[in-house]
Amino acid sequence: MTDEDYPTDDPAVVTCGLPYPTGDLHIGHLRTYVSGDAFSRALRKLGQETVFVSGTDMHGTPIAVQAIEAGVGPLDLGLERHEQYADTFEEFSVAFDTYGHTDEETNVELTREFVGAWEDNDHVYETEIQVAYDPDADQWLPDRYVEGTCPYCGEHARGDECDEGCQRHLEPGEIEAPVSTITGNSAEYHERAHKFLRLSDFQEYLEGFINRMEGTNNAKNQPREWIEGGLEDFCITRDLDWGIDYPGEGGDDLVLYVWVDAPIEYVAATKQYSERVGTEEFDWASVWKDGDGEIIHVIGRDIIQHHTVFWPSMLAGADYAEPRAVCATGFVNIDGRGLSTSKNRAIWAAEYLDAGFHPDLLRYYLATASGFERDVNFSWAEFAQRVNTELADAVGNFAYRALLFANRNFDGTPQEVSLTDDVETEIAQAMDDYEDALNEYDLRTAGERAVALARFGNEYIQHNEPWNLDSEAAAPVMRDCVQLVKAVAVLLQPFLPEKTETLWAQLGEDGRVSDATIADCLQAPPAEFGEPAELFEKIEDDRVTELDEALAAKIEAASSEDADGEGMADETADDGIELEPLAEDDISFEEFQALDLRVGEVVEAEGIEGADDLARLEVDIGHEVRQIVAGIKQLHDLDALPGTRVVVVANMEPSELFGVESNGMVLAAGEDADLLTTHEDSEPGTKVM
RNA sequence: AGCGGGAUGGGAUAGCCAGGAGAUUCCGCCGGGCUCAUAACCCGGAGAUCGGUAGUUCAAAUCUACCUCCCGCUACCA
Repeated sequence: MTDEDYPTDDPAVVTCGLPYPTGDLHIGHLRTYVSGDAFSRALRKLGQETVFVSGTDMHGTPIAVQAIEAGVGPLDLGLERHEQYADTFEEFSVAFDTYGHTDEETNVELTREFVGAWEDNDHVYETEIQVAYDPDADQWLPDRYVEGTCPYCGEHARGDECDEGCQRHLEPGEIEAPVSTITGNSAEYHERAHKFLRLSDFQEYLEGFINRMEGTNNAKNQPREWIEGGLEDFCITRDLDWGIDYPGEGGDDLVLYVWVDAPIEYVAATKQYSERVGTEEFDWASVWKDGDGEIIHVIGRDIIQHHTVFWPSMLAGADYAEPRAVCATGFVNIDGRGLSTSKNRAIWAAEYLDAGFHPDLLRYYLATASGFERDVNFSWAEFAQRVNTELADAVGNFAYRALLFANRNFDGTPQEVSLTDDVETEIAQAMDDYEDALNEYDLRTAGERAVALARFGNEYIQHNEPWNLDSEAAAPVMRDCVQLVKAVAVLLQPFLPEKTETLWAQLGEDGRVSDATIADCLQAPPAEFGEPAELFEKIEDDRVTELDEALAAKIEAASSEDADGEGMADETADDGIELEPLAEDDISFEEFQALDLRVGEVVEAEGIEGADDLARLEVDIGHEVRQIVAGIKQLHDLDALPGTRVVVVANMEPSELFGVESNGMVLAAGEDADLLTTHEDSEPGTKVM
């Protein structure tokens, strides 16, 4: 690795985070893959030798669980999606040099080598932990094989995360009341030996690494809290059939955690590329082992820690080279709200293509809508506007009018005139800016600069009015214009690989614009070319309305299918607060009576130190004064509370919050915790019916 | 609450890290021009005291402190 500007003398390896094959790809995924693809193509434009790789992440419990549900083997399920992803990438011109998967032999071998190296370097230890076990199925229950209650929030939780409640990551053994997802029976916790990678060995290394790593700000800053706060060791094994066996003794029923073999696929895919083209042509080991290369990871911002903490440690522990940059793309929102696959608030890759739009249009939108790491909003209206004004009006129209005029009047590029100094300077400036932007990992600016050159072209042709000049006077103007078109084609190629290939052909160029480098921007265009065709079609307003309606309809359809009221925090601008849906299940009077509701009077209220929301209340409920913790610290003036009548659930089971015991629950409405009270003079302790 | 990331004309963005003429670009809007071109393109104009407050400085969008509001991650609203 170097810290020199791109292009460097060593090859670059650009990777994209591995897609996990649990569902279809949507525009959120595409943003990352398109960005990685455009960036790697752009590096090549600068003359940097670049290899672009990724693969499907085949292992792990979610796939194993899904496979059981679907009644197929995990490998078959994974492979089916793997093919599907490969096809989708091809459709969107996301052109990996190798797109492999983690169950291939190359990855399996390399993964074992990594683990072996960690053991040789004494970074691995074994310890006993509590693991869920299904006695009926006679099977261990890692991650998603077990469901139960989250020990932190009490919500239903699946395996390694509390996905319905507090979203917290759960370590093995933490989940309460564990139930096997295989048999539905209660699970037991048994002691079990597992392997850990000692991350604390890499503490100092990571502190240095995070300061020299390049890429987006979110990737450079987010891991600091973890690294500087001290690292917990990383459990690298699971009790599972589906995965890569832990090498060595006793490895028959322990497999490696999916996050071990997944990033190693970056190396494996590079190695496969090397084997395909020959190590003379490209040597994977010199990049990954000797460090003679620039490793650049393009990922979604949800897996920053994995790439800036776990992965560099894994590499360092096996004496591999470290990444030069981690670029984490932001998320894609739809119409200003978060994308949600469960609510079908998403644009699926297939859906976009079915709508009949060229893949390049979406590529351009996603790669240049905003800075790399910033979240991007997608709406059909915005999409149409950018396609119309930037691609059709600026780029397409300039290319078309310039080439058409040149073709009609000169049969191509006017000869025996040379490029004007001003235009040459303008193009050279664009090339410089483009290169600078890429060195900042700034695709947006690079793309914008190319479009700006097309705008310059429009101004230039307009000012010079070649249509009002005789042939001799028009020749230099058109010579300049054709050159500008060529430069635009070259610079935009990473974003619009197919459209610019078409334009390249219109220019009469023999080869492919994908093989052109930035220097070709100033090389003379062919003397002859035919009549051009329009590159981009505009998207009409009616079409946008239609697409918006279709999108709204499918979101509506999905929400009426499962009205579980999730995500009620969304705000609506027009009619105030969104109400939670009414409960569907009736309860009996007896069930209601199980609640012992009482009138209480607050006698004392104080904030709990260190907690923002929690307050400790002393509430008189007739028989006694109870200590109750309530999350109202910021929502009420605590000093004014004493004397206030409230309604209390008196038979709530005791709980400890922030070290303070709570013996009941104070009823309050909504997010503002509007306290329930009485309107007459009911004495404390009066039963509420 | 802690840690990150934001808050710049109607919308979207740049500049701020290396403080200096009331601020970039795109879209939208108003007026004009032109016709080679996809009713495109070109020119001109209106419009922001750069989230708030207080500082540092001859000078702050740009530095410092505090605060408010959004978005992530982490975390205690029983």
